[in-house]
Parts: sequence; C-alpha cells; structure tokens
Amino acid sequence: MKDKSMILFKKILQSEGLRYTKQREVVWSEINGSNEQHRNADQIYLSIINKSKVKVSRATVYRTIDVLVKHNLVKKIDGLENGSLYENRLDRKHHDHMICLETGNIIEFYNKELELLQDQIAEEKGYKIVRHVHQLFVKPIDS
Amino acid sequence: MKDKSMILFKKILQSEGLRYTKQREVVWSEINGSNEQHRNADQIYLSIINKSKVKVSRATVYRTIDVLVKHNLVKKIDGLENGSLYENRLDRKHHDHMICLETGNIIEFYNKELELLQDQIAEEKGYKIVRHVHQLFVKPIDS
DNA sequence: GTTGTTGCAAATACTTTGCAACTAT
DNA sequence: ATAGTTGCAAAGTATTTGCAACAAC
Repeated sequence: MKDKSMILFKKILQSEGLRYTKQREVVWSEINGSNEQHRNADQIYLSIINKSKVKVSRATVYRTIDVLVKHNLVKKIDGLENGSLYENRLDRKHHDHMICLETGNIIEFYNKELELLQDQIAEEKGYKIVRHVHQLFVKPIDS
Repeated sequence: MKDKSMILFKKILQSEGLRYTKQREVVWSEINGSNEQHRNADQIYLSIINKSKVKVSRATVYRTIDVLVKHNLVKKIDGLENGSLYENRLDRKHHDHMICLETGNIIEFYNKELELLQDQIAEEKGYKIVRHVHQLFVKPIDS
C-alpha cells in the first residue's frame, strides 16, 4: 500500500521529467501516511522535521505539494482564514467540507444530488465545471 | 436611494460607536454606487483616488470594508488567487459565483433547491449553516 | 559530467498595525 | 477638550523565487 502509492508517485515524477529524491519521497509519504487529513504546509513541514532524518525545507514542501496537487494525489483546500490546507486524495472519493466555527472541526460531506445540481447550473449557463469549492461554515444546532 | 443607503451606514457606524467621516462615506458610496460588482481593495481604492476629492488611504479602505462586511452591506469573496473581491450587498439577494477560468469572467447564480439541500446536509450532521462559500470554476462547454 | 534539485534568504502580494497628527463630536 | 480616526510606513503572513552548493542520473 505504502509501496503502491510510492510507485505511483515515481511514475508521476517521471511523467513530469522530475527526479526521485529523498525530499520528495518524504513529503508525499508524510501526507499519504498520516492520519491527520487537514494540515497546512507548515504543519506538514514540522511533522517531517520532527520524525524524519531527511533534511527538508519549507520551499521543498511547497514545491512538492504543487506537483502532488497537479496530479490529484493531494487536494488543496483554500478559502480559509490562514493559508491553505492539504489532504491526501489517493484512494479517497470526492467530498466537500463543513467547518465548525466553534471548534474548528472539519466534517466531510458528499451528496450526489448536490453535485448533479451544480453541473446542471453550470451547463445552463453554457459552462462545464473544472473544479469547485463548496464549504459550509456551521455551528452546532444547539448553540 | 443613495440617501437611504447612507442613512443606513450612519446607523451602523452609530451602533458600533464609530464616527461618521468623509473617508468612510466615500468608501461606502464607491462600493454601493459603482456598477463594478467584483473588485478588490486596490481597485476600489484607486477608483476613489481618481474621482473623489477626499483623501483616503489604503488602510482606511480596508478598515472601512471590515465594518461593511461585518454588517452585511458588503460581501467578501475569497478563495481566489490574488486576494479578495468585494461586492455591494445592499438590496441584492443571495447568490454564489461561477468563475470562468478562460476569461476570468464572474457569473452569479442562485438555486433554491441547492440552498435547501445544503441546509439539509448540515442539519443531518447536527449543524446549522452560518455562511457558505460555493464557487464553480468553469470553462465554456465548447472549449 | 551534466542537469535537475535543494536550502537559504530575500522577494512578493495582500492585508494589518503602531503611532503621531488630525478631526468629529 | 476629548476620544476616535487618519495616513504613513513598517510589520505580518503565507507562499514563491533566485542562486550557489549539491545530488541524481
């Protein structure tokens, strides 16, 4: 599994004419292997620094994430207050996010009807959706 | 109309214990009076500098927009590449945005069914929506 | 050996803030 | 007169970039 994802990553690097390096490996393995699904670049960077013996800089974290996002291994969540969050996308299906304003907790949701409705709205105006951002900022019902 | 919106703004300033100044007036009147519905802070600032005799700084534009956003006279559109856009919200009904990736054009849309579906999704998880961001990044169907 | 990659520090872009001068009340 | 407001320039924040040293092929 860890192996499969790394092979896939290598193929992507190849397809882009990029080299396979320890730094790139460790960035992808940190994102892909962590239970933390919603972290910013700095959290990912610090996590690597703490547990990995490989030296990696913030610049390289950002540069590697760019490649991962481009090839849909990682999803970038933006539109939040302070920078973007990143989540592993490999073997995960599409979903959007509900962000609790009281706890900062992030809840994932997916609704097929809603997705279809979106497509339809775009189509009616003569467009097709390339990507979308759908975030619900919420509070617990009893608050 | 211009008058009504300014009276409302004065009331809001009062309610916040803020003073009515030429600078604040001109920022709100620029946003409320313009046909341009999707501008960033700098565009609004420059537009004021060009046509108004009142001296206003960028800092004041940002500070005034904060008040306007807080009181729902202005909607902040974020999650875009470079900074936020602002639109007049007075006497306008809720809508979301479709952003054309080819032209940068912004198309507004509103779909009641979609709004209800959203509420329902949040409710199912025990939350109520405070605000939401829904942006469709699109391309023309024939491209 | 050649060419891509890295870390660093500086640059960038948008926005916020401290402060002394100014202005509304 | 007093307390809030302004403009300015500096600081802040997240991310990107130029470049010399370095590593993968």
